[in-house]
This record gives sequence, structure tokens and C-alpha cells, in this order.
Amino acid sequence: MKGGGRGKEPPVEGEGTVLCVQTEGKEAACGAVEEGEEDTSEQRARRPMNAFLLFCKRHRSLVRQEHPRLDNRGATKILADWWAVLEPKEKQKYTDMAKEYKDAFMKANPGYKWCPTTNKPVKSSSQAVGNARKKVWSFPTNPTKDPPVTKKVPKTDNKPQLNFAMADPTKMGGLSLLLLAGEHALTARELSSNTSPAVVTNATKHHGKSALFQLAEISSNTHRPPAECKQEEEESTLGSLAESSGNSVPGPAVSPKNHGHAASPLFQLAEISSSTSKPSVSDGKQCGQSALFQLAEMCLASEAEKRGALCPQPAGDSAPVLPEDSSTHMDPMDQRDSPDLPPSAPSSSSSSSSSSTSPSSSASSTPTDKTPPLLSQPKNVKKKKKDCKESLKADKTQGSVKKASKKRQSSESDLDSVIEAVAKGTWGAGETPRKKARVPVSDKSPSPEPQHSPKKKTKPKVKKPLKAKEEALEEEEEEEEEEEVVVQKEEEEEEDGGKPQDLPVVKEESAISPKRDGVEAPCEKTDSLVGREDMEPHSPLEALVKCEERDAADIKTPESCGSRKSERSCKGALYKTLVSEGMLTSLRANVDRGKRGSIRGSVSDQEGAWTDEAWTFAQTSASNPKKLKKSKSKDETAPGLGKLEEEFEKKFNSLPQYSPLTFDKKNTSVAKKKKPCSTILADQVKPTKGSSASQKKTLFHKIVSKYKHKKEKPNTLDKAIAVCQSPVPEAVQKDTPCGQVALEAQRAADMLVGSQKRKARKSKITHLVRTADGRLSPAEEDKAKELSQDKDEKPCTEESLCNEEGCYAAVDRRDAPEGLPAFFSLAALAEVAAMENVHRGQRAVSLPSEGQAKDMSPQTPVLISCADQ
DNA sequence: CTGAATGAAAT
DNA sequence: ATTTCATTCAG
Repeated sequence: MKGGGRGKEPPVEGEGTVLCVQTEGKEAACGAVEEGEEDTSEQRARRPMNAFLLFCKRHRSLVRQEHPRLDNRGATKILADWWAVLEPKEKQKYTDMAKEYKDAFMKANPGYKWCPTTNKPVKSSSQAVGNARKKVWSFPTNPTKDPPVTKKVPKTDNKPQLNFAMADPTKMGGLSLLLLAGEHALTARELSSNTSPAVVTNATKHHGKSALFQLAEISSNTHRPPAECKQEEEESTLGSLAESSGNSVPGPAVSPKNHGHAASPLFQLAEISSSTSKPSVSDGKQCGQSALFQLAEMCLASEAEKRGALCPQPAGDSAPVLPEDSSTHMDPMDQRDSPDLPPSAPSSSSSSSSSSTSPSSSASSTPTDKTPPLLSQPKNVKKKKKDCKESLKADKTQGSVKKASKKRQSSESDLDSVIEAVAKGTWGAGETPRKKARVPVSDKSPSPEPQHSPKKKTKPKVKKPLKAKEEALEEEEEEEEEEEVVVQKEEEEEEDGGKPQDLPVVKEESAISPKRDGVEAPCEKTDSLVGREDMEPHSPLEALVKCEERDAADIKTPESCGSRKSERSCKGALYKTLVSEGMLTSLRANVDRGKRGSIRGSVSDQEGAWTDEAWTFAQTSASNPKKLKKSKSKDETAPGLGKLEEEFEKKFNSLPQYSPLTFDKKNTSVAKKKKPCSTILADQVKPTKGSSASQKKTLFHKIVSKYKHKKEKPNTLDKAIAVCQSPVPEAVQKDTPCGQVALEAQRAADMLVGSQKRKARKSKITHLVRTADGRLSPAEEDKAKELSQDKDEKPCTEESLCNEEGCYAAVDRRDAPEGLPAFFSLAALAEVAAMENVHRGQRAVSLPSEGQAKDMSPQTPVLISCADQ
């Protein structure tokens, strides 16, 4: 069975196929699982970050602020330099945190293997493996208890529980949809990919379905036939939504039941899924499927209804309707008791699988049908190579898909839009990526601000709220003030409810935030981001990410923060929604508590160490939503996530964030310590940076390649490099005589950090083989370059000139090197190297300030001259 | 998807 | 001793 199913992915299927598809998928999944890879390939949690990565994560934003143009690679280099200079003591913090993180992670995932590999599942290559990497924390052990022991499935070392996580939302149905939505929101682009590759988690999905099914039943309480269930589900769903939208806070009442049963079921679900390693699915699955299917429909229908209710005109794809509205118009209680939903209509329609009310609604319904197709799509998925190359190969083989992953092209299917809308909380709005969700945003602390929407459009009412928000934001920045936030939220909600256009609210916020940003220097990113968001649909994820960074950065410069938060808030909203739905029990708890302000408390409580509970918790809550995410999950930062995340975040934030200046100083000091010369360096340092360096590299490569250096291995060179590598600043270099250089060289060696340290991989090396010409492959060139650097001692003063821009310019023009004679003299190389060194030195020292040296003229000429020599 | 860096773990 | 992979995100 499995063989058949999994192997292929059904490209597209009609509606009818849905069930079929699912079935196949399941089988496939099962097969995969059975194959044994289950654990590994399934959804592996991401490995915990090491100290350096934590450091990078924490400081990258800073680096980028300083060097906006610098790309990540360059930033990484700088970060590496910083890291290198970081004092042990300081590093220790990161190291410790990393350790804690790791320990916690391991606790959560007892059998976790960093390198799953080994199994190379032949599998259908792309699929199963495809997603492999799920999210970081694998999830769950039981929420209640953490211990790994709980983990039910010891099957393999990897986590068994994953199953649940693995479950493919798309297949799951309404609930899954919600999850999906959440994820979608989180990672818009990824979603598409996820969907497509049903493959990935076949087994999991499979389980998920059955489990889901059960869940559905539970929630409904009555085991009624699917049809009836549907209604119930619908109602409940609406209710939950209403709750969420309406309040996140308070009220107690409404949801208790809902909430209660939903939640527990979830856990059960998780357990079930995990426990049943592979259910016999056949029977269950069918039932499950149908049930799920229906459920999904219901959900859609309900949504459609809402939409309709809100917006009389269904036609618009993206009418700006808000989900919340629905809440507004209905009482949760009422809903529960008797669903009167459908102002607009569709209840009946909804009931029928077909769906459909209006075109728009049809769209919504469509998704369901379509869903399968999506799944079938290839998936580019991001997962890197998770399973190693095989997966990659597979992907490649499949070819086409890649792009899809990046942007959710899947848009074709309305589903996406729907999902997004749901995620955002704004149904109608769907298309506009930017707006953050109005929703409950605040569940946590941090993020109330929305800045993205650059356009303020109309800002409807709610001015008050804005101010309040601003204040709140500020406060939050300083400290998270939940209460206010909450209040604001409520206000917003109300407002939203009053008006269908929640967008405005957001805009307002955005408008405000811009100001702040404007004030701040660092906004560039933000701005860009914003722009992007407007432009692109998938932006949200990025935005979120950025937000995270921003937060980190904020610590240092609080001002800047405004923009990102919005994203976060969006996320929070999503989570909230999910929670409200009962999908994330733990979250809900948190949310509730959080509203009261507990968040902080909780954090503080655990502050010290990662509690098992916390981890568990977090995993549980987080994992669900994230599963889909695969690559980027960004769990930590998520606003509404569980304690774990909070803790993580908190800890992460607590990590010292060193300002560039600090590093500069350090460099200086270090240099001084090591060598006297360094002093100069420090002063002179400028922001030059990696980027330029990289470009130079390119140039150098070319040059080098021309005369083909010989050094295949950097090793030999290393020494030399070490020697020369002084970080001397341009000025210094100029001035500095070779002799000093030598001294510095040592120092440099110290500073040297790693950049070039690492050996190239074999594969790469292979890659490096010389060409017939005798040229070296790029890699080699680099090495050669390095060598040259080593030698750099030479006196090329001018080179030092290269600044970021200067360098760029130079680079641009450069090319000249090609013309150079094949036989570059060592001296010439040395010069080149010197340039590089300079670069490096600057970089190392790099100061934020930009000014500088532009006096230096382009080095290209110099280079040439050198070459001539 | 790649890469740039470091580090932990696995092979 | 060598590979993977974790984070980030522009190319």
C-alpha cells in the first residue's frame, strides 16, 4: 500500500479526489513511517542553537543596522569577528544559554540526534524527506508532564510524538485549517510548500487524521454523524472565534466548555497520535477523512458565513471583512446554544459539502477540495537538505516547484487566501499582506505595534486607542505591560467590531510607528520591510522575523522597535485565535493568564532555568502551530507562544547585546593588549565591512585565478595569513610600515577569528579543482586570496582606502585585473592581500559611524599598479 | 537554495 | 577527520 501511495504525488485532483488523495497520502505516510524513518525524516526538531548562533541572532540586527547594505554573509563575518573578540566571560553567557537551551531541548527530545542522516531513506525522495525538518522543538511530551519518559513512543530515538505534529493540516480539516492558517500567517510562504508535499509526513498525517477525527468528535461531544457534527463544529468554531476576537481576556465563561473540551482533546489527540504509532488506519482513516473533510468544510462554511454576514458582498475576494465582526454580531453563548448563524446563508450550504454560497464562498469551499491538490504539488519546501542530499536531489528532480515555496504561489487556490485571512483575522482583507492582525495581538507583551502599513489610509476611529497603544507600546518596550495592552486590545476589538475595517486600526498604529522609526536611525530595515510587505504577500513571515531581530536590537535601542512589533502582534493574534479554538490549550492558559499579567510572572518564575514544564508546554503549544513551518519557525519570538518560548525569549533577550562600539573597543583593547599598534586601529576603524570585502574577494579571485596561485590549501597559508592578517585600519596601514605589520600580524592572528579558518569541505575542494586553464575555481581563488592576504604586509597603502562604498565602486569598476598579466608577482598578491586585510581590520574594528574615508581613492588602480609590478 | 560564520554532535 | 545542521536573509 504504502508504496503505491507515497510514491507519487497526485498532482492535481478533482474534488472527489480529496478523499482519495488523502487516503493515499495516509498510506503513503504510513509507509514512510513504517519504513522506519519515521522519526528522523518526519519532523525532526531543529537542533538547538549554539552559542555563536545565539550571539548572531542577537546581534545580527545590530550589525545590519550599522551596515545596511551588508548582506547576511557579510554580517555573519562581522559577527564572527565580534564573537572572536568577545571576551570569554561574555561569551560564557551565550555559551551557558546555549547549553541550557540544548539541555532543555534534549529533555524534550530525548532521543534527538543531531544528525539524523544515516537513514537515507530511499523513499520517494522528495516527499517524505521533504519536510523533514519541522520545527525546532519537537514537541511534546505531554504537556502535563514533561519528562521524556512520557514520550510515548520510543520507537526510535527520535521523537515519536511527532506524529501529531506531523499531521498535515491540510488534510486534517477545519481544525487543521486553523492551524494552517496560523502557520500560514507565520510563514506564509512555507505554507504552500507544506501543503504541497503531503508526502512529507505521511505517516504523521495519517495519525493526525484519525486523531483529528476523534478530536472532532470529542469537541462536538456527540458522536453524531458528520453532518451534524459539522454544525456543531461550526458553531463552536464561531464561538471560539468570537471569543477570541471579542475578548481574549475575560471572560470566563463563554468558553469554558468549549475551551475545555477542545483543549483536552487536543492533548488527547496528541497522545493518541503519538501512542498509536501507526494505527491501522485503514478504517479509521476513512472515517477520519470523511469526518475531517466535513469538518473542514464546516469550518469553511462557517467562515464563509461570517464573511457573508459581515460583508454583504461576498463577491469580493478580499473584501475587508473581519472575522471579529462575526463575533460581534453573535454572542458566543448564543451561537453555542443555537447557531443562528447565517445571516448570510450558507449554513445549509455549508452543511453540504459543496459549499457554497457565493462565489466568494465557493472559493472558501474550494479550498477544501483544492487542498489535496496543493498537497500533491511538489513542494519545494524549504527544508534544506534535511535528509541530506537526497531530499535535495529529489527536489531538484522535481524541479519546478521551488519557487512556489518562496512565495506562496499556491495562491491559486483560494485556500491560501482564506487561510491567510483567517490567520490574519481578517477574512476579507486577505490579500493585503500588510496589515497586522487586529486581533488579540497583545497576548503577550511585546508587540503591539504595527507599523507596516505605511499607508495610513483612512484611519477610522479609534484614535484614542492609538494613543493608548502608543503609550502602551512605549511602556511595553520598557517593560511589557500587559494590562494596558490588553485594554487596548479590547478597545481595538471593540472598534473593530464596530467597524468592519479593522485595517484602519492597524494603519493607525502604523502611522504612529513610522514616526518613531523616523526618529530612529535604524529604521532602514523596517522601511524596507514595510515596503516589501506591501508588495509581497509572504512578507509577514519576514516581518515577523525582523520584528524579532528588532526586538533584540531594541534592547539597545528601544526606539527602533516599533515596526516589527506589529508582526509579532499578528502572530500573537493568530495564536490567540488558535487558542481560542482550543487548538492550543496551553496557549490559551497562557493567554488567559497573560492577560492578567501573568506572563511576566510566569516568566519570572521560571526565569532561572528552563523548566521542564515550560519546555513541555512550549513545545506542545508551539509545536502544533509550527509544525508546518518547517524551516523557519521562529518559535521563540512568537508572541503568544508558550512559556517555553517566553522563557527562551526572555533569556535570549537577557543576553547581553553588545554594541558595535563595544566590539570596537574590544578589538582595540584586545589589539592593544596583544600589540601596541592596535591602538591606531581602533581609532581609525571604520565601518567598512564585509560586503566590500566580499566583493573584493571576487575581484581578487579573478586576479588570482589569472595567475593561478598555487596554494590549494589554506593551511599553509594560514600561518602566513595569521601573520599578516592584521586588522589594521586603513590609515594605519598606510602609515604603518611593514615592520609594524609584522607585529600586528600576530595580533591579527589573534583576531583572526575564523573566517577563513575553516577548511573547505571536500566537496568544495573538489569543486575547486583547477580548470584546464590552470585557473582555480572560485574557492581556490578565495584561498589564494587568503594567501595573498597573508602576505599582505606589503605596503599598499592605498588599498586601505577601500571603504564600503569605495570598495564597491572600486569593485564595480574593477575588472581590470583581468587584463593583468598572468604572472602576478607575489608582491602584487601581497598587495591585494593587504587590501583585504585592511578590510578585515576595519571590519573587525568597525565602528558604526560611517564617515570616513572616502579619501582613499579607489584601489583598483592601485591594484593594477601592483600587478604590474 | 546558497552561502558566511561557529559550534555541537554524529559519522 | 569530516559532515550536518542550527540562524539570517540578500542574491
